[in-house]
Amino acid sequence: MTTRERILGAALTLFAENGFDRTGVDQIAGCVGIKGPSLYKHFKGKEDILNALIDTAEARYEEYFGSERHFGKLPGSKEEFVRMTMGKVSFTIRDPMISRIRKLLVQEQFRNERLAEITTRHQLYGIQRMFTKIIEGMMDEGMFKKDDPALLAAELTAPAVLLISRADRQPQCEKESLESIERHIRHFCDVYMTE
Amino acid sequence: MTTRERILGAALTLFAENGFDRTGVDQIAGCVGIKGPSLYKHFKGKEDILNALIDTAEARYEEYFGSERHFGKLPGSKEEFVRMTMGKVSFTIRDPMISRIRKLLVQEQFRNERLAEITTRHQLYGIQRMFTKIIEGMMDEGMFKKDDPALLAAELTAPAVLLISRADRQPQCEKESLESIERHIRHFCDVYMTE
DNA sequence: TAATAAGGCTAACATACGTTAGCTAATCAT
DNA sequence: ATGATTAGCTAACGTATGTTAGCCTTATTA
Repeated sequence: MTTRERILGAALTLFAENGFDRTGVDQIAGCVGIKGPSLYKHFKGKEDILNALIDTAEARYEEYFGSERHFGKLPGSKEEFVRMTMGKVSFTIRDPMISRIRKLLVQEQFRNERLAEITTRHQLYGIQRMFTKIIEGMMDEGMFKKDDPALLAAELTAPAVLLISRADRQPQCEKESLESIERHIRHFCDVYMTE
Repeated sequence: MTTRERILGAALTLFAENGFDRTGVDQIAGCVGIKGPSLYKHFKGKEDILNALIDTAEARYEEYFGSERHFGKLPGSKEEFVRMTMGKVSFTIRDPMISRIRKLLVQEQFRNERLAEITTRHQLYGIQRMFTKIIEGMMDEGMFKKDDPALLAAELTAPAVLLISRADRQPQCEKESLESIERHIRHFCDVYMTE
């Protein structure tokens, strides 16, 4: 791993945990095993590190939600749908990089327009668009009652997003949050799926 | 209005807009028409101002969600339910104090345990508990199909909360967000209300 | 082999910012 | 009236922090 990448990794971790403003340049450098001023061989400044992080977050986002091949094949039953959805949720909560990006964005969303926009895309449209496709597909196969797939996706994902945020800030409630999410998903299936 | 209160008002506005760390003590004082060091006649330090703000936020919360008299009388029809709900949403978005507290919390939620907990209470349980009561009441009167009122409340409020957050960080999208919320609420009614 | 570039270091700077000390004017209770 | 408290001010301090300058070593390349 190049030094630049290790800097980005350390910065992401620290920014997510303590916020951009309360993370010192020396602190980031320390995690990488170099001194503060050496960072400036790799970045123009602290803000530049943040921007680079956001760039990679954008790339991550595109890679994950841009193509459809990551959706896997459509679930064939109610139980399978629950399992798949919970799988995505657990992954999203636990993947270190994704969870750090989430924490970073939520704290810095008011810093500038770009961050605001990206936060919206991640928090609101990312998962939702993904599930719109999935539900649409399952609707075509008659597994969901006819309805607006985008609306259903929103109703499926919104409570999950809130509970994931909650787990981010109160990790001791992760289990409880996951249970709430599963309860919600099952209820969602009972209401909107056929048979 | 006492100076202390004016300080709190200015601090809330600035913290909400720029975050705690990027708000200077002199800046707060300037808004009140005094000099930075004079703040220390009223508060022990900058952090103390934040804590006092959180205290009043807590009081606000209790006052608003603690008693049930603020719910008003139960809506008598689908249309009335939509109107009431949208009314509460618009109020929540536009009331300056509430919207500032929301922005403050969302930015500082990782600062300490107390802020994390309060953020959860505001973002997750506040409105939800309120609507649990309302839906429960309407269920008793046969206006909602029999179901778990808390789950329904979560499904009603979660998308709204996300869209309100979105309007907070992208005020230029307020109208669009409100429309999405109304669409969601109407869909919710179609699914869960009787007739 | 010589020259150059990369990437690390130390020293130092600039400055912004939270906070304290100490003075003064005004208000208020005795 | 007078002593005390309140609440403002200026000056100054201390420190943390982002950044720059300049040096040195190592690796690459002509």
